[in-house]
Amino acid sequence: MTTYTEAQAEAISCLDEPLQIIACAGSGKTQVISQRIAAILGLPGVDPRNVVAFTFTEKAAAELKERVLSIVEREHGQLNGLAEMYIGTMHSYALGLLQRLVPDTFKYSVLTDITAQLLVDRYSRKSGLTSCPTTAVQGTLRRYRNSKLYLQVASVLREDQIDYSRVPAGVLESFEKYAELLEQNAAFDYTEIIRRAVHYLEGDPYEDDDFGRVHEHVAKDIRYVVVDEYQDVNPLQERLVRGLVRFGANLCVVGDDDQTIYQWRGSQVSNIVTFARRYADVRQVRLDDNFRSSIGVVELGRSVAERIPANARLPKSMVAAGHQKWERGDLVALTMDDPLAEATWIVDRIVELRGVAFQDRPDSGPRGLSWSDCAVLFRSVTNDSGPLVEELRQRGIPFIVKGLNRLFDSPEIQAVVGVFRFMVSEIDDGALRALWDEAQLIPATGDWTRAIRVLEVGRDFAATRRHAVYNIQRLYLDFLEALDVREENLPGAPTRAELVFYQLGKFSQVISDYEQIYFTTEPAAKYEGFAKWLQFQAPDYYADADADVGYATPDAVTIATVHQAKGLQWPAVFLPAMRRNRFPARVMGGVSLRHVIPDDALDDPARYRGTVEDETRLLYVAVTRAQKYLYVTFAPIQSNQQQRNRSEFFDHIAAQQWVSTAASPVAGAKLAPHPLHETPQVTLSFSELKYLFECSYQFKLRFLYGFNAPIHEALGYGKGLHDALAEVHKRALEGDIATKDAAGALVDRHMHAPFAYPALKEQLRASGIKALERYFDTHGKDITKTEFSEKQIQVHVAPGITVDGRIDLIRRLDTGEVAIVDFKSTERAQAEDVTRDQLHVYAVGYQELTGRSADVIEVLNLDENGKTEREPINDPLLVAVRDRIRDAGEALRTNNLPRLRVWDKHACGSCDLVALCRERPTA
DNA sequence: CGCTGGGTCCTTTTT
DNA sequence: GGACCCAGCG
Repeated sequence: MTTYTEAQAEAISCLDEPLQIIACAGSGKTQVISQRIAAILGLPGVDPRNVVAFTFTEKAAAELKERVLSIVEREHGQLNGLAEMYIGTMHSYALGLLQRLVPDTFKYSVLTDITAQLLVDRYSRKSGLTSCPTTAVQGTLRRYRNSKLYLQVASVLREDQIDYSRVPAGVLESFEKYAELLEQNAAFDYTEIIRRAVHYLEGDPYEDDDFGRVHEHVAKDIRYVVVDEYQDVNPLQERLVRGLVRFGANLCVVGDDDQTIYQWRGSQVSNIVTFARRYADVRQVRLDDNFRSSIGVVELGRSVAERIPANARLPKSMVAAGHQKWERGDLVALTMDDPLAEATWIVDRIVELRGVAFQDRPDSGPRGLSWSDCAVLFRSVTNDSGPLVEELRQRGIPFIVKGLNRLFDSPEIQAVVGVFRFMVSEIDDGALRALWDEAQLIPATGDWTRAIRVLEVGRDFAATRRHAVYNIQRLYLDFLEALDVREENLPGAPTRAELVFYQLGKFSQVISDYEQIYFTTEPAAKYEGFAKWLQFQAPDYYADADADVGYATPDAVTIATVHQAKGLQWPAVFLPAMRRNRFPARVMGGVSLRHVIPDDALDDPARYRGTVEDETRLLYVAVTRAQKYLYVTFAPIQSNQQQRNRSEFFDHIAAQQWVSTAASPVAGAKLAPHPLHETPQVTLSFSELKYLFECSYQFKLRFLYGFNAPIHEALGYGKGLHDALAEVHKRALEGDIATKDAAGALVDRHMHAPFAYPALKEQLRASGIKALERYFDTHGKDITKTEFSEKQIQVHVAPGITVDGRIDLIRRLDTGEVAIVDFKSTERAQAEDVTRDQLHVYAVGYQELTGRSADVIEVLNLDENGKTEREPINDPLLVAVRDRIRDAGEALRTNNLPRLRVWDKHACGSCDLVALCRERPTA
């Protein structure tokens, strides 16, 4: 049982006033939030669905959720309905809200940075890109060159507080076009997800049904809102929060203004600083106690934070409250001759630290430090980590670099890119072969001639083959198959094969991204464009392709940027490359936001450019990552005129009394190195679980390596039907019973098949209507018996293992029994027991949700000749399914994901990726 | 010591 | 495209 400080306890128990928790680094913030949420759940009359908690990343969400669940299990035992508590990002919350309550947006898909940029470039005129004026000499923005900037403009215009009268009319006209293009494609970019949700939250409930439905939900269901990392909220997100609490829900925001490090992405420090002035009767609780670090680190951190002007900060004073002892020599600031010497010194020190006794918690015994207890934090990993990486590699010390390896720099990906340069006759057979030899990708059994044949047939664009059938992804997989490229066939050690497959899988994602936008382009032009894009655009987008395969965390030195280190901690932290113009970083030149949106249209334009204050906050984050040892080093780069001098930050640190300016050997006893073993969180979505049950290797190919199936032209059909039925049942719950004649309108609203050619579109529409009419004919009378539609479920199987899913429909039968219904729109051959297991997971989820058990499971086939299968829920099977999920989660954690032992008619026969796995049986 | 002009160099990343 | 560095000038 955790004991809390007075301040922590105050924060936990303050449940009925607006609360601002100001949490210094290392103050046990997550634990406090978890405990507070658990306390809310324990209040009489509070349902889990009354709680909404926002985090900034999915990872942080998984962690918070896990902590809340384990506290709840410990303190309240079984609690029903936990699946309906929301803990996650604002984006997924907003999307969920729209897709639950606003039927018109059910069909919308989400564009990533990359696909949004592809869209803007493909429709460079229609998107407004090339007509967008800029004060830079070029006059307007340009295709490819400025599309990223254009997307930033489009985001800022929606996310920030804008004085529109000061934005040039041409810019606004361009933006209108962009918004229209998104609309036409039934797509949201990340900003639009939030903006649209805000639109409904702020709307007048009497204006239309959708506003009314959102209004009612918020007023009735939402009673507690928690916002973590509040310092990183941008003005639009702040409106989302406002919208959620406008009917009196309790708001609690948690954050540390000193750790605002994403200003250039729109977060606004003033938001957290003025919170208490903007909301009435705010209680502020300061968590000043730092339990993480020694007094030396804490005091150093404090001195850094105090460099930030007081009017831009919330008053606070971090104090050391933990058990870590400070000893002279723990904190060191050193100057080296050059980056090479710096790297050598760091690696020497890492080696020296290995085995040094360290105590993680006041009540735990000492252990010997290991590689993974050391982190080297750079302002710019890409530019500065080279010498260190080289040194570590030479000395055989394991390390993980985040963000250094650019996917397209690897010889493997260059070989794959070569395939597409060959497709457009940029290189010949011999040159391609050389690339593949160079990358060592050709298996001993590989038949090069056969593989080339596949490409030659594929690039005969004049052949009257419908290009949609023979698409890029298909070609890629066919080529790999023809060449016999499989994990066990690749030259080299199995670990190398795993890494290569990870890269090949990433490339599959690259294809998917491109084809999602260019699917319907004529083949010749499509391949031409793809080859160009691969060479000129894509390399900049797909930066990170490092060895992050799977969930297992290796014992390795972490090399990361300060940004990536936020929220993490290590016993020993190195802060090298403390050079002027690097850290604090120099402001960048080039055509940027201010050439499109004038400064006076923005509240705080400087934040997009970067200020010394922002960099100081970054330094604060960096320093406070260390628990005990902190080594800050400077080494000039003689060859670079701008990077020869010490950073003012270095001088600040070196001048502090806790910091030594000469290194002494690490004191203390040596033990055997013993890395901290972290249990990785595993959250499986329902569809992931389905694949995991069916074949764990298929799961690995899809979700760990990233291989995607070729896009099917009819994609969207099943989802459209599904969404149409969801609307029918949701309306039924409101007492509005739809009938057969609504089928056409329903299909028109929900069916979005962006990859279908016109005739197929028509055909899909027609068969969609038929399917709905059939549904009304056979099940129309049951529509009134709807209990729930699209019910969120969650199964917490074991610590760290959770399954999330959604049940299509729950209804009462004539017999009074409760049926869980799953709609199927295609008769995808599926092994019988997988379906049954899958449905039993729903049954388990239903049980956790309601505390009751359902009676039967129904699979309702929407296709022609489709029949309903019904089976009673089998209690022993429920137990068995839980065990299976737990085993599956364990298998994931240990990366034990083998293929099926023998060819399975159903699983392998229907697997899109079987070519990467095994030989097809000869008929 | 202050100014000028030519040469040099160019970050961070979640949803 | 523009901030910074530095040599050279008055």
